[in-house]
Formats: sequence, structure tokens, C-alpha cells
Amino acid sequence: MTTAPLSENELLQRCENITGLTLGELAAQLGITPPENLQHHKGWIGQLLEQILGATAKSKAEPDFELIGVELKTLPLNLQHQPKESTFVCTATPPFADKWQDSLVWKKLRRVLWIPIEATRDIAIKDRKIGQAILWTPSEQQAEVLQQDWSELTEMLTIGHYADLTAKHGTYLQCRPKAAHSKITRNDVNHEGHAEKIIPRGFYLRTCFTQQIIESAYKLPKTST
Amino acid sequence: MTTAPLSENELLQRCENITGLTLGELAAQLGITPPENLQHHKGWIGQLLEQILGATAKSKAEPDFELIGVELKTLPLNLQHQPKESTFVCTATPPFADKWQDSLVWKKLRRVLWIPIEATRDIAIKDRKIGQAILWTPSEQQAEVLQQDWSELTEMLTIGHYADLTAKHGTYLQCRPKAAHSKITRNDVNHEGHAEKIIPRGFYLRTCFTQQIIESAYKLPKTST
DNA sequence: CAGGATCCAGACGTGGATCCGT
DNA sequence: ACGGATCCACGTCTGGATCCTG
Repeated sequence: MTTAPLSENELLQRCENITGLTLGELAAQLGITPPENLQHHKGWIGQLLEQILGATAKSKAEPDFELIGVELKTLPLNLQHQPKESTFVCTATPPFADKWQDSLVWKKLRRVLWIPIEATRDIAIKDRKIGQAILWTPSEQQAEVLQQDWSELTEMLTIGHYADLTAKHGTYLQCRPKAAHSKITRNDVNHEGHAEKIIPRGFYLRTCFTQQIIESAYKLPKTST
Repeated sequence: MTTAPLSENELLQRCENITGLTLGELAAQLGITPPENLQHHKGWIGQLLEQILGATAKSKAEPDFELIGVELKTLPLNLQHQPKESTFVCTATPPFADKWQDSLVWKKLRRVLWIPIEATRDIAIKDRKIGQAILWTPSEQQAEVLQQDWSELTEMLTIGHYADLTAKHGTYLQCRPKAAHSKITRNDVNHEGHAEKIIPRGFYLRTCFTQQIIESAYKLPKTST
């Protein structure tokens, strides 16, 4: 087990050391075997990198690297260096913080270590390579849009406008179901004090947002879809 | 797996069929092996009888036999037919019902199937015998005392007088810690709206109370300690 | 193509109770 | 002797995400 990094520099150094390695090589360091596919192991890559980099695994609603306040996120990229999937941020369960600066979304996103991962269907999991890590903080412009999205979404969730709330809302941040399956509900007390069943949801970053991060870090020209 | 009994009579019939059998014989019916001792398997006997009698296992805050509203409790007896241990009833976590009739304690205790179990140190678990089951409802006098105890204890828990609240309170019902270990705490919002850490507790029946049940059912003379 | 649905590992909570030091 | 401490099983929840139809 790797120890927790004590500084951002130490963390970045570790990332340099694994850039270009395959998931199979990293797994071998831990004495484990990569799955054939991710269908039944969706979180496998993320958990592999937590261990490799010394994240304080399974801590709650706090950054993965607690000491230095950095969140770890893997980012699956296709051949064109575009994110294949949206990125889960945190659960979207009332009650929410009053201010954006106190919100779980902001706490997770204010400092993120993005690890790009090769994610093309025809490359076996074990042969997929680690990209160059990006230690990132949202720009002021990005933070403003995120805050706006967060405010609108949390208001709908608080007031209980569940019928109107779909994943189509939000520019960068969206709200989608997050559960083992669609029959799961949670008990909640709404803003009028009545008990009701709600669908568990989570906040996600759209790929258009994470693509900005990749482009900006790698100084790529904007790609056309 | 045994199916759920559809009536109290069906349940009592099943109890008659196992009266006098050993725990080893019951375990064999399920293809399992009794532990050497209960130190690391404290709930084993209770869970064995749940399966044997067809209790709806692991349902929440409801009687074990949901269909017929009956709670199952094993009762360890020593050589003098005295209960060896207090009996756990339910967790003691705010908020509490306003009225005794709506309380979890009353819901659990208004109809209980007690299964006496031989519990002498020098008898191996597998050789301990099942006693004659007692299908029981509290007498009016008993219910009154329980209600009084419950009212006093829940008031202390609600007002937050944790320092004063020890297992010494209560005539028949007491309140004691209930957790994996003593460092565990739970977040709670007290009656003044402040967040605080509380020790998880449970309601328990004292042995002086369960002894009454045994004496009354078996028409035994009062035993002197 | 992306919104809604789903999957695993590990932590946590609850119900089954008994242990054990003072 | 009993009040405070503890132990297992198992269901649920959370954080890690990707799957998969219309």
C-alpha cells in the first residue's frame, strides 16, 4: 500500500512515474489482475489509481487526498482525446449548503488531479495506457458557470420540482440518477415537512466541460465532432 | 427455508414440534454447524430459530412474523429457570413517538413468542435444548410500568440529559449502549437544533421482568436468589 | 449520443444478542 | 450482578464509475 502524498509536488512526481504505463503493469505492482471488461467492474480503474497514488480510500465527501485537499478523477479518453463519459462528482441529496463555497460540489472540484486513461473498445483493459496527469483548478469563468448550474439544480431539488428536473438542465453540471437500479428510492422530508420517496441522484460534469480541461492542458486546437 | 406461519396456532404448532430438541438437531435441519461458544456468534441462536420458525428475517422495526404481528425472542435460562441476560428490545434513537401506543417498544412487546433456551456454561451449544414456547402479551400492570419507564427514558433522551442517563434507570425497561464498540458515535440534532454526537443506545428488558414471564407461564413459585 | 439505468467494493447501520470487569 | 462494552450477519448506502437503449 502506498502512503499518502504529503504535497502536490510529491503527487505529481508519482504521476510522472506512471505516465505511459499500462493498467496491467500498475495492477501487477499490486498483485492483482485487470478484468476483461468493465461491465461488472465499473469502478476498477479509479480504485486501482487510488491505491497506486496513495489516496485515502473510502473517505466521505472529502477530497481523496485529504492532507493536501486534492480530488482524484480518472478520465476515459477516446482516440481523439475526447472524454467518453460524463464524470460523477458527488451525490445530490438535500439538504444542500446555502452558499456555493460550502457546497460538496465545490469542495470536490476546487482542486482535481485528472488522470487521462486510454479508453478505446478494441484495446484490452490491461493494455490501456495512463496519460499525463493534469492538476487543475477551475478558472473563474468555469467556476461561475458551475455555481450557476449548482444554484439552479439545488433549488429545483430543494423545492421538490422532481418532475421538471432532468439531465438536460445545466450547462456544465447536470443531475442524473445514481443508484444500483431504478427501483431504489430514499425516504426524505421535503421543504414542507412531508415525508416522501425520492430517486437517488448525483451531480455529473458533462463531457463538454471535461473536454475543455483536456484541451487547455494539452494546448490542443478545438476539435470538431 | 421455512415459510412464514399464517396464524398464531400454526406458529405454536411448529414450536411444539421442536420443544425438547437440541440446537444441534435444529442446525442439522438447516445443514449448518453450531459454534463452539457464543463469544463470536452472539446472535447465532436467535438467527437459527428465525429460520427454523419461518420469521421474515431482517425486516425493520417490525415484528419478526409480520403477517401475524408476533415478535420472536430467545430467552437464555440457567438451571433455576432464571433468565441469564437482559433482553434487547430495539434501538433508542430520537425522534420518539409521542404516545406509548405508537412507540417501537410497544410494537415489539405487545405480542411476543418467547423461546426458552438451556444456557448453562457446561452444556455445549449443540446440546442445549429448546424449552416450551410462551406466546405472551403484557398484563395491564406490566404494560403500565413499561409505559412509565419508556416515558421517563425517552424524555431524558429527548431533552439530552445523557450524563444523568444510565442503565440504572427504569423498573423493567432500561437504556444501555448498543454498538460494535464504545468509540462509535452517531450524529444527531438535539431538541434545540444543534448537531451533536450521541452514543448509540438500545432499550433492554431487565431479567426481573422476563423472569415474571417465565414464572407466570410455568406456574412456578417465586424463586429466591 | 447522452439521459436514464446499472454494477462492484467497502463502509456503515441495525437486529440478532452475550461478554466481562468492577 | 449487572452496567457498560462488545461481536456477527446482512442489508443498505456511498464512492468508484460505465453501460445501453431509444
